[in-house]
Amino acid sequence: MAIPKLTTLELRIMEAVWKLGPCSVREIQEAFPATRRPAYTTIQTTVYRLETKKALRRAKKISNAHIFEAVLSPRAARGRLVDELLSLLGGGPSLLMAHLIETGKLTRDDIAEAEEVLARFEQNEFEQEEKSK
Amino acid sequence: MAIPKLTTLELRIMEAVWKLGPCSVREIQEAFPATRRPAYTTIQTTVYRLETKKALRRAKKISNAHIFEAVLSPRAARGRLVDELLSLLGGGPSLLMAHLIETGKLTRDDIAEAEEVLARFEQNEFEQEEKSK
DNA sequence: GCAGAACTACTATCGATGTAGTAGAAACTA
DNA sequence: TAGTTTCTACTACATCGATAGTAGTTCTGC
Repeated sequence: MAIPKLTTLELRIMEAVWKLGPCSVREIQEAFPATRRPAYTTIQTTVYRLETKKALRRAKKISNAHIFEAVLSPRAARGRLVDELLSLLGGGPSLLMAHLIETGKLTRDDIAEAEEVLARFEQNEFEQEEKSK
Repeated sequence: MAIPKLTTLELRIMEAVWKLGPCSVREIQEAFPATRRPAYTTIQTTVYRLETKKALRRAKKISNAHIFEAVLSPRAARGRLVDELLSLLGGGPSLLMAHLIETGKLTRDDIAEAEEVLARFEQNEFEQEEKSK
């Protein structure tokens, strides 16, 4: 199980930990908006499950509370999500792009930005290659 | 409930119906690859659920079998998926694009294509506006 | 018309997920 | 140190989704 599949709540918890850094269950809970804040034990249970999935781990203990830290990186987790979607949409990114455009979510600026990212990325790849020579 | 949320199996079934047009449970089942083909009644149960969700409806009856047809369009269903992902990723499409680029799934060609789609789309929008005058 | 095939409608099960309660230990606090 | 707070560890439970079995009805080929 390379990258674990996360559910919605699990993902929200991971987001909190990524943002806060190593933290306690209580801190995670309080990171949720006051409205729609799950019970303490709901967060706790889900944190435990994330531990089982190796997405979080106990880093240390402060007084009587465990401090959890992320094992899974945001990149990996988000990547998993995107790949999941692509496989559901069947294959390549074109359907995805098309939808984004047609719903106005992808603007000319976004595309320009994408080009830049791609350029930077390719440059980086190139440097990696050079270095490895 | 504007656009129903579909699960993996439900989506696969919808894909089959979109492809086949109005069809029977049996036909849907046979649209699955012989390996990994769920039991007839598994498909049946899920088709019934899709009916409840108003994604499919019984169009007619041929001999003793119901013929189902799609109510939900591929566009709407896929759009729902994409929107879901965007909300999980939090906000705009940039994180999404970045991931696609970094994993090599989005190439220069894809971006060029996106630009074209965008151009066509905008042209279309413009024509709609003109027409409505 | 009857035997077997196909289909429907219903029921059942299992694991995952979201939700949260409880008992008891540990740690502050007055 | 005794009361209160906080946390852990465990348990409970409802819902959903994937899975499929069964009983009974309806066709169909001979």
